[in-house]
Amino acid sequence: MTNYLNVTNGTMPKTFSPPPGQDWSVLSRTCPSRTSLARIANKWTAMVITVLADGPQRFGDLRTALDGISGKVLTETLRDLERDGMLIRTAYAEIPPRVEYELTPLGRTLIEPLAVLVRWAEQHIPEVLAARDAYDDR
Amino acid sequence: MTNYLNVTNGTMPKTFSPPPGQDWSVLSRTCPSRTSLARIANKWTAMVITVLADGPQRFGDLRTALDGISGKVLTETLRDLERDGMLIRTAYAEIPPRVEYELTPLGRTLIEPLAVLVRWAEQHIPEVLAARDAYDDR
DNA sequence: GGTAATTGGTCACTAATCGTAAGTATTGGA
DNA sequence: TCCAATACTTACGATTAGTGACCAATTACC
Repeated sequence: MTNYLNVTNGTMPKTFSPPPGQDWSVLSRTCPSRTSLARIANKWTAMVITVLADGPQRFGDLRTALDGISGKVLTETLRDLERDGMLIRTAYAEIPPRVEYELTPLGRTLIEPLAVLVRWAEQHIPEVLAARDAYDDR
Repeated sequence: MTNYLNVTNGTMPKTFSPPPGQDWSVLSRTCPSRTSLARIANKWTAMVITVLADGPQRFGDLRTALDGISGKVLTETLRDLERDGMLIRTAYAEIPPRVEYELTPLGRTLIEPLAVLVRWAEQHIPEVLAARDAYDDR
């Protein structure tokens, strides 16, 4: 198996460039990729991006589609994704306000990887539930 | 684009079986798959599973490999993954104690999906950092 | 004219989760 | 005797998630 993670690399320079001959690794505490991993490996991120895969959506649409998310958390999630270049926020100067969110090309590269996780969660419910019951019974 | 998420499905019965003719959806607040998604779409889960992809590892090995994780958080992450059937914990009755963690077949099905996320984070550092700088500058 | 509805938020607050630093148990070895 | 080693616990503080109230500005309705 390919060693994507450079498991043997324990140190990291203070400046933000990879060590010579090595790539960044999320396993290094100070690597910027760890922040990115934390952002994309996140349930709300996965849900937002998968919903936005169908095209631009308004704030209220997202809030309805994501059944149970609070306005505050949705706002924060969207702002973080916008900041990291994964979506664009477009506010129209209308009353009542209208704001649309749309994936960028960078954001679209996450659709399929995150859809895989979503499908995994949906398809392995019986196995996970069974394992959980077995664990709790002992 | 395939509608993996049954976006139109807003309701969910109290009993835990899918509505007739429909599959579970992580978008439904009460769907068990949402709990699973929260577990697997998680930075520590992604890192633990990707490290365990190389074979069984001891607690201390994982802690070293995951540079920066605390013992408590590693313990909790491992216990949750064990409970959901993704890894097996084997404790040897020795002094000092030795405990090994190994992926189950179910856990191994997550290696590749999570490795994709890890690679995404590592490969898109420049784009993300640039987007972040641009956002913060306006 | 007065009042409610609409939309995309913000604010203050509480609850839950994450993370840190220290401690525990056991035994072999200096 | 005291320390090292290992895999946790526990107590605590910090960060994050979630809730409910409120807001601005216009249109629709009575």
